[in-house]
Amino acid sequence: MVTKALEEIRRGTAEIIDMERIEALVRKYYEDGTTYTVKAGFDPTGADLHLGHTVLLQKLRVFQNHGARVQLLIGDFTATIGDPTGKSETRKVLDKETIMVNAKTYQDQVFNVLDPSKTDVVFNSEWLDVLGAGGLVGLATLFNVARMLERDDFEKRYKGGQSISIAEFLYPLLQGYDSVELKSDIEIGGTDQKFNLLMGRHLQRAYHVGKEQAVLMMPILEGLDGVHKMSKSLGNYIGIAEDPKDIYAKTLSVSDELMWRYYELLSAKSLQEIMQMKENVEKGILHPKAVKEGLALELTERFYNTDAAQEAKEAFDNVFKANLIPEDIQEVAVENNIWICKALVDAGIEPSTSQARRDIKQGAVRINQEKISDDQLALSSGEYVLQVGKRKFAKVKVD
RNA sequence: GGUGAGUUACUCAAGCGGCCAACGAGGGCAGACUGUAAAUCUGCUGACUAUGUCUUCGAAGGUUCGAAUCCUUCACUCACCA
Repeated sequence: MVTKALEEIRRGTAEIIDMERIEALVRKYYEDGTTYTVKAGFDPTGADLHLGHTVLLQKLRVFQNHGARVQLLIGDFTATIGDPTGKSETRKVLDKETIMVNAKTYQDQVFNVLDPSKTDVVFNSEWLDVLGAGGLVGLATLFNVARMLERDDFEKRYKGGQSISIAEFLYPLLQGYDSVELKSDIEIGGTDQKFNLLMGRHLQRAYHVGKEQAVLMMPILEGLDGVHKMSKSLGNYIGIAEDPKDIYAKTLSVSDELMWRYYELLSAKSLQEIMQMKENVEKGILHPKAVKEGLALELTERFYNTDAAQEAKEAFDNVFKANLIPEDIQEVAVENNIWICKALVDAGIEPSTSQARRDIKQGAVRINQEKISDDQLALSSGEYVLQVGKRKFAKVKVD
């Protein structure tokens, strides 16, 4: 049992520091039921969770299945600073109100994956608000600038002559201090968080907490573009609260290469199964498209249910395989004799009449499936289905 | 505090008095090819019923027939010195 648990814990991880400790904690749980704590911090900067977050959440869930209480830390205080990780420039500071709203939506979504009965939601403003200047200075004495500058992103910015605010220096310290307050046994995060995670260990030692947290890092999930990390600000994400159809369609649009990565980090399928599929695809027995459909179905199903996933698949196939028009497109009423470009803008599928003209010229616009080339066209009364490119549709009703 | 360099579209980055709605690259959108994949090729990429007009090159003023380009002030960024 313990061996199996550890195997599950190890799956897909990028790096584990102090695996012995994790092993001991799990073993103890299976011996006498003693639980332990796993901390994971979330910065409530963007309101919606996406698949990138679920990589961590799923790992937390695995821990919960093996005796862990999860300390879900909402970094409401630290969000006012902004995590400098991976940023090449000073981050914008959020106001408290937005942060609280975001934090609330986070919690609503998190329990799609986590077991609420084994989760403690904590806010770090609870102790950081009262830390005070004295406490902060005390904390700051425990680390020095040279080591802080060792951090990759700081170093780059420093050498590249870009600004680093003092507040950003404080960020890792404060995140580490959270681990002191929470007395976490284990903390998990993305590989980009390594520095911050290790800070937790460092500070737990400095404050004599009596233990040093083990650290487990998950790889960063690439976004839809396959290059940058999945993030809301880059717009290359699949949100878990998105419409089933969107989850399905977006998953299907990732490249074949990236698909394997998603399988490894997101699928519940065993690694052996995945390897088998990969082999079959290479041999030409299995079509990559079919494999990708499987992934899209699995993901859609996870956040909704089997029926919704099937429905999403059917809707997708109708539109793109059979070239049918989607059923649930929005309908807009417009005045008679409307200029086609204006109609496209009103229907919300073109941003401007200028853009509409260009697209018409390029043959990207269709009315009732028919390609048009006249950008001076006026619509007389009736109902039309307008289409721009492959995926933007609107129905307009002309009086 | 002093000295110097800089701030151009989504990002990077040219332009240094008219030929500038602004080179180039990336990104994005669209077309061809496909599996709405990737790769590749091509076109487009400020707005406006448009061979024209309007608004854009950190902000505000000024010089000029004419300014992204010159001058003044302000804001911000960076470097070196203190």
